[in-house]
Amino acid sequence: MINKPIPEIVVGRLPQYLRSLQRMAREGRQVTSSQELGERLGISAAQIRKDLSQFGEFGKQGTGYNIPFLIEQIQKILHIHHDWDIAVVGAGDIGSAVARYKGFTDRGFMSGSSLTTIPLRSVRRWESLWCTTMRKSSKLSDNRHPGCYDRRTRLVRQEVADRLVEAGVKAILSYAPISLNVPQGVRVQYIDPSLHLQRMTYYLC
Amino acid sequence: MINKPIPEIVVGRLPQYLRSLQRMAREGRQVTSSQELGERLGISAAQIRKDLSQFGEFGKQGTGYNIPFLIEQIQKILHIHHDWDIAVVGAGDIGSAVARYKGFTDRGFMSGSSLTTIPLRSVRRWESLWCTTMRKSSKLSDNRHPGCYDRRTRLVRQEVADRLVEAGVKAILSYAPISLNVPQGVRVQYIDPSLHLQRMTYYLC
DNA sequence: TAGATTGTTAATCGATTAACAATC
DNA sequence: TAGATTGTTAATCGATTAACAATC
Repeated sequence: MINKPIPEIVVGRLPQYLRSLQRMAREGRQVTSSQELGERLGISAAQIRKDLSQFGEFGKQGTGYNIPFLIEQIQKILHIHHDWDIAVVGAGDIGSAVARYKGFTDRGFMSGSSLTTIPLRSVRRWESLWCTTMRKSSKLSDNRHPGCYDRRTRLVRQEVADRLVEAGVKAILSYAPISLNVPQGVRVQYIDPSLHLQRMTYYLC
Repeated sequence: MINKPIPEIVVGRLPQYLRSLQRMAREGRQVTSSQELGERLGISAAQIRKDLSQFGEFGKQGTGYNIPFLIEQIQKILHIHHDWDIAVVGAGDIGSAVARYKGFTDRGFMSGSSLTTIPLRSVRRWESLWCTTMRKSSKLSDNRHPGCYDRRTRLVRQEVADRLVEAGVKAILSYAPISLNVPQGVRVQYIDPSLHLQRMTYYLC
């Protein structure tokens, strides 16, 4: 029997579940149901149960889900039961804002000294970037660099990505409005506010 | 015969097509094909043709798509053939970075004076916010506020959203990690970097 | 026991792809 | 005409929902 891979769309919903559950926990709640969670998120209860059941049996019939327990389970599934290091590439407006962002705490990233900031000036001296990234990574928890951010012209950005990949970075979150080419096994996610806005203007007149 | 509404997922891809086309145009290209566009975006050619055909016939058999023409058409579909005003709510790290962001230019937003920045201090005096938003909006192009950004505690953020809705804002792009409740007819999109990162850590070990 | 809610199956719904006639 | 690529249809694939036995 072959284990089917979990659909990406399911994996993508887990962080949303987690965020809601963490808020409930902060509100002092102990248990919830697929129905309540669904209402908070605008997702059907059936879908939440289906999604969770792909990873195990986390609930109790008649009772629902224990919130702290489910949080822990989802954190393990997402591999964020320990913190990941982040290198923020670029120290301009966006890079600086991200580096100062408080929202990573308790969400699997950047506790204490695990944040590296690399100004673009030094990024452009390739060897130096390479060294910086590697050194930091072995100092902290080897090979862990889920996030990286960058802006600038297209060519530079692709080259930055190339160097990061060479340095062992396995996941890149890019704020730059271009599609990066990365080898198999490296993950990229994009954040482009214009794209979000344009998705909404369609419905406005 | 009833016009089926366009699936949201299709609308969501149009901005991606547009971004690629605009890059091609900047590279001096005149025509492209669904195949080339698909390769650039990692989307099948069939899907691109299917998506575009929902809105009209923009291509020529044997030739492909005229890039400037297709750009114009997609801009019209997305209602970004003219610029929209934006109010950036919050003048902290993120708000400031967004207000200085150069990436909105040529993408339908914030040309010249159409950007309003509202520091959170004044947002919290509700009447004052309400007045500010309305005044600015009538000064510029009435009732057009596709984007708005905000951070802070949960309650404040929901109240900010409420006031913006009252003031006639029809679309909100929120950088805050909470789900906003808005009435029917108001669009909300979210940007939460932690969610993107968590989506990737699942695949890392 | 009665009430509630899970995990799971089967049915439905929707999105993607393959294929090809039309035509530039 | 020959080659290429569209727009569209039908077939495939995958995701969501409804329903319910299991069980707390």
